[in-house]
Amino acid sequence: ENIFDRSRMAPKTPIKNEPIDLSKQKGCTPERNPITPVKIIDRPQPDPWTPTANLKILVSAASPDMRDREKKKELFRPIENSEQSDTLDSLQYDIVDDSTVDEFEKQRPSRKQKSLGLLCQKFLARYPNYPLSTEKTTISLDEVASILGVERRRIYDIVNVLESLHLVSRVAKNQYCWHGRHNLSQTLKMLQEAGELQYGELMASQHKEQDLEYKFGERRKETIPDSQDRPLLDFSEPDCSSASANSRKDKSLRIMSQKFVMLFLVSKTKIVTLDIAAKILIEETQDTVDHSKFKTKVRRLYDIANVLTSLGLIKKVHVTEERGRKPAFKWIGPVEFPERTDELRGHSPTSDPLPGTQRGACVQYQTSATGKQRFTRHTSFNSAQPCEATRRKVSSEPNSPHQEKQDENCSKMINLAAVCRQKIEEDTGLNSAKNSNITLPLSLLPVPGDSDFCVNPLPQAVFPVVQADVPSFSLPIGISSQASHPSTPAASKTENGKPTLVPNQPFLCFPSSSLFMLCGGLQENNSSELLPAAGDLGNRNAEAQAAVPPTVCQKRSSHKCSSPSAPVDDEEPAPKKQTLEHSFLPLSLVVPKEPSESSKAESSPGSGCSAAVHLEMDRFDLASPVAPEAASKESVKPSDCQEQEKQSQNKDPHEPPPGNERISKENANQPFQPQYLYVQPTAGLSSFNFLISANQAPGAISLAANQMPSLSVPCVMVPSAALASFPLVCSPSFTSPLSPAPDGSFSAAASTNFSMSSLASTTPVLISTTAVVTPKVSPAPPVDPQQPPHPALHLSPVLTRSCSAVKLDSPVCVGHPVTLLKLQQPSSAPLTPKSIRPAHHEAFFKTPGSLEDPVAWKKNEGNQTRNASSVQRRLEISSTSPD
DNA sequence: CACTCCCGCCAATTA
DNA sequence: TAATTGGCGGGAGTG
Repeated sequence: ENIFDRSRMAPKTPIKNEPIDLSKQKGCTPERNPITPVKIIDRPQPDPWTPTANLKILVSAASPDMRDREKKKELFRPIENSEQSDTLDSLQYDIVDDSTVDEFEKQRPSRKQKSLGLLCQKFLARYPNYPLSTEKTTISLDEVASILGVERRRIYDIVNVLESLHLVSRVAKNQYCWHGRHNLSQTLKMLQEAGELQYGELMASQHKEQDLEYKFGERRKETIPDSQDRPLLDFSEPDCSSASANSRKDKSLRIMSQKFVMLFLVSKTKIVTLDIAAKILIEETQDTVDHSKFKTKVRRLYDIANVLTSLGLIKKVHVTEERGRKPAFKWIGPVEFPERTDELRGHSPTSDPLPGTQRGACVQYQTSATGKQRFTRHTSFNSAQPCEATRRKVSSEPNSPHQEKQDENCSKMINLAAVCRQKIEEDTGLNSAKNSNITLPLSLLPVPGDSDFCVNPLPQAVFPVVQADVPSFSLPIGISSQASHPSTPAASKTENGKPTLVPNQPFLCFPSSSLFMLCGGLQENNSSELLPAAGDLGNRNAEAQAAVPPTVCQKRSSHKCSSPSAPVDDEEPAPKKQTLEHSFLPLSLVVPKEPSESSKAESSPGSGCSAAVHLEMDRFDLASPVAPEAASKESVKPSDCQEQEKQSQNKDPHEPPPGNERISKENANQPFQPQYLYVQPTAGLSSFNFLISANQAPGAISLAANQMPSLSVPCVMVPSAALASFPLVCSPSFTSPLSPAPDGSFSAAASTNFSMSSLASTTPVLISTTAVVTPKVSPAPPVDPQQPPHPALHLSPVLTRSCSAVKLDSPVCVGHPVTLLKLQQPSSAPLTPKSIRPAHHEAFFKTPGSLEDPVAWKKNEGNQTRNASSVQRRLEISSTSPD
């Protein structure tokens, strides 16, 4: 069609048509003869599908026009006719065409032919529904836009919706990665769970609601102001930082899309009318429900609906209510999500032996959580995808365990409405305004990203560490616990084994450099205590803050915590920078930004993964889960890792890993949890960064008791490059947080703790490089400016020194929910200097690339530092080379 | 006239 | 500063 237009247009009014692009030109030179093509095209466009070939041709043909078009636009327009010589040049062709075309011209494309739905079909036709995992398909926006003959803006509409379902993920600027529908059921499941939580509750409670519904409907607007909204989905984006996050409008289309899908999944009838959906989705605005707003929302819903229709997930129907017939859409996609889903939350089937704890915890969590909380999680959905790093994503929460059905039927919508209301009410309370961040998180989890990512599992792992039962992972646990809800389960599943696991994997590896992470862990058990708290965001914040001292909150908090209200702490500024970014993540890890280099290095070795990993991580933010999945998927390697993990996990595996994601979320939710510190490396210095979690300590405080598990380890590390010298630090548990304190002690303690106690208690550990440490220490605080450093952190200073002596093992990190890493200690002896061996372990952790050689790390080091920040969002793909 | 929703301006973000 | 993203709403096509 477009083509036609163009052709036609070109001559005459060039304008519209194509505007765009020119850019694409891919091949075309202006010169080429263009023209003719038109005809070819002419066919009616029957299917959208027709292959691109035609399109391309057209495009090419058009392209010249396009270019001209600008000129023409202006010029011609007036002239309109073309003939004029003026622009001959450009015209030439056109003219010619015109003649030819003229007739055609007439045909107009008809609005329908240009519909977003059709365009989306064309778009989808270009990619396989179930691409091989191995292949990654990257989508270039410019290219697609030109091929399809539309403006880029339209592509964004499509991609944003697809991204919300994880069919694609953003990899870098202008580049998206096609994942296909492999993860679709998982994503839907997540959305369903998230939807149930959010909406479900409400609904459940009120079932009835029809009444409400009606009311709702009637009033719709009025009532609702929704103040808030919870975010249904929200995604919090991670990155965004908390801070701004809200503001960013961005997400809206993505978020709205997720919410919209949630409504279908939650509703019994599977039919959602546009107006109800619009009302529900409006929330954001708090009140203000202007009519105009409503209108706008509806417009957007049509956009989304067109894409979903193209995906075959919904179809248009009309519901006639008393009042009349209203446009509505019916869900025709899958309703049940087998697989993994279940597990997610719940039980983990497989694996988790212990999970009980975790799980249990999780569950509880969930429960509680569900209720209200939403945490924001940052995870991203996207995360799932590996690729990206994008920011975007959100995650949702999952959870919901069962679903029951709620009721009835039809009314679901109604219910929804009711729910909404409730929520609103609630929200109001809850949220504060900002929340935005908060929102929910849906996380996605697992998505694996397919190939993109790579997680790395640790390969070798060693984790040895702890043997303790506590597994190192504990961390994750902690996390997990939090996470619990949804995530956990998921994790577990994954864990189970299989490869799947991978995805879940708890760990992440980072490449070197810069990363760090931390997690807070917390107890596994649910820490009920905590958790509860967590539940409320608000609480969280408060609590978190309180509990945690400053540290905690900081960055991470930002996301989460902050979201609620206080985000503040977070870093404000900092965040931006790299660290921040990471920070936000809740737990997970952070990735360095830049990995590029490092990553590369890493990647190579490791596998390509590393890079990917990073990315993933980023994206996920912590969501780790995702990453893991991704990894898994990808995975080949993963498997190994997985295994390893498993082993390691065994101990704790459960939770963490998979769950992690969720956990993370939870964490997020919960305020406490995560606290991390981040240490940045200085630039040059070190290579490491770390994060520490404050939480834990706090946790310890809080959690500690309960918690248990141990696992929790909070920390992670990463080495940066070089390994060599890294100091590490650990904090002992914190029971006394302080303890760590001083240097001297520090070391000792540290070491000791390290392994054990820390784990057990959850102490946070820190590791850093020396350099880092030192400096950082102080600095660290800076990171969070606001808060004072936490005790644990405090350590650092001390550590520093000591650290130096010591080396950590590897720097690995773990993420969040992740994973942890182990550190190893060389343990105990912290001090020992380098002698320790660092190497291997390190490698381990390292990540991919690193694995291989240390050297690389070193290299990276330098780089690493620098990179960091940027990363987040976009990654480039550099890394993974391997792939 | 109501329903759809294309189109593209332009602000927010990024690079 | 330039480019990329994406919110948003006017207003046109359809029935």
